[in-house]
Amino acid sequence: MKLSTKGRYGLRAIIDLALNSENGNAVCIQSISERQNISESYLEQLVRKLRTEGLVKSVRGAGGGYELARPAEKISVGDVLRALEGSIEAVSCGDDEGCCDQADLCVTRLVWDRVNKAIEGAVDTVTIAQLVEESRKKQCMGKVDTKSCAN
Amino acid sequence: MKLSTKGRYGLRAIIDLALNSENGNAVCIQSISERQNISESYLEQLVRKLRTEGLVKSVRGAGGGYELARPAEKISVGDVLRALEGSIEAVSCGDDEGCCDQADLCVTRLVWDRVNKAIEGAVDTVTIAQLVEESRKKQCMGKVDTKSCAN
DNA sequence: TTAAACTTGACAAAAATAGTAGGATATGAT
DNA sequence: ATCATATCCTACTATTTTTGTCAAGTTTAA
Repeated sequence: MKLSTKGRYGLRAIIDLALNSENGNAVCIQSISERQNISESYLEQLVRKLRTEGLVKSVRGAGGGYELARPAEKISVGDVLRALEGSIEAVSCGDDEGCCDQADLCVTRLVWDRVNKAIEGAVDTVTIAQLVEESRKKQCMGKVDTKSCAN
Repeated sequence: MKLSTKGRYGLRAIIDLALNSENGNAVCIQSISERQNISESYLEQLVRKLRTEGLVKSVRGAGGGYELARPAEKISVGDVLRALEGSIEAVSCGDDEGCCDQADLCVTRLVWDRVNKAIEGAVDTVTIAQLVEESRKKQCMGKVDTKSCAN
């Protein structure tokens, strides 16, 4: 059970975005790509998804780029991961398509619900703003070289 | 981020095993396979892993099968998932091989640690014994047909 | 001795992941 | 105007992981 690079890179990207667009300017893919050492093409794919999910907005044309669609305090890590991964559930016991007809008799479901809730609790209570602040304190992202970080 | 069938089937298998081996008799793969609707070959692979990880023990020869290596109260869901999935971490920020040289400067790590701890907390506090008891109450596994359940 | 059951290793189809490539479109600056 | 810069979009591909299957062997109770 591993979070894919979509979620891992995407979180780094949006933190980078928040850190570097404070004075109202849009941040372009290329600059994020260089700071975070993620290929432009792939990053584009991820940021585009963040846009269609309403987390960032784009400014087209020369001098354009991306900026947060709403204040960093209003964007949780869960929002970002769900936008990129589709769902962050470890096991989906969907009510659809006859899966789990015996739902009320299934004990493993008790476990999966528990796990899913634990994960959601963990990611929904951390905002991008908190991470940006933490990052400032540590002078990490966008300042120190993070090329060696795989996550 | 999805738990694979290894973990999902494996948990069902070990619960089935616990349910059906109470009177000291070993439970054979074939019977689990039939009750849980998982192919014998695949199940064999999973149960073998559970054995090498010390969660179940095998009884060879005719009339043999598998039984729990220790009381169901002493086996947590986390034990089972770790045995089968290797690691249940959503993101591994291993200290190995130069990954995360900037570990102390990396803010995303704060998130991943949080998520990993949440997951572990969820799976390590539920035992197979609890699920077996719950199952008895619901008369679910091993009694009611669970073929339709994908998890 | 024989059949039931475990043991092991090799193999393979299918799905998901992790990207690439290339062109179209929009827009600010010269 | 047109050019440079940037987003936007579709399609494609290589790699890895998942999800099994298969066949040949070993062990042991009856």
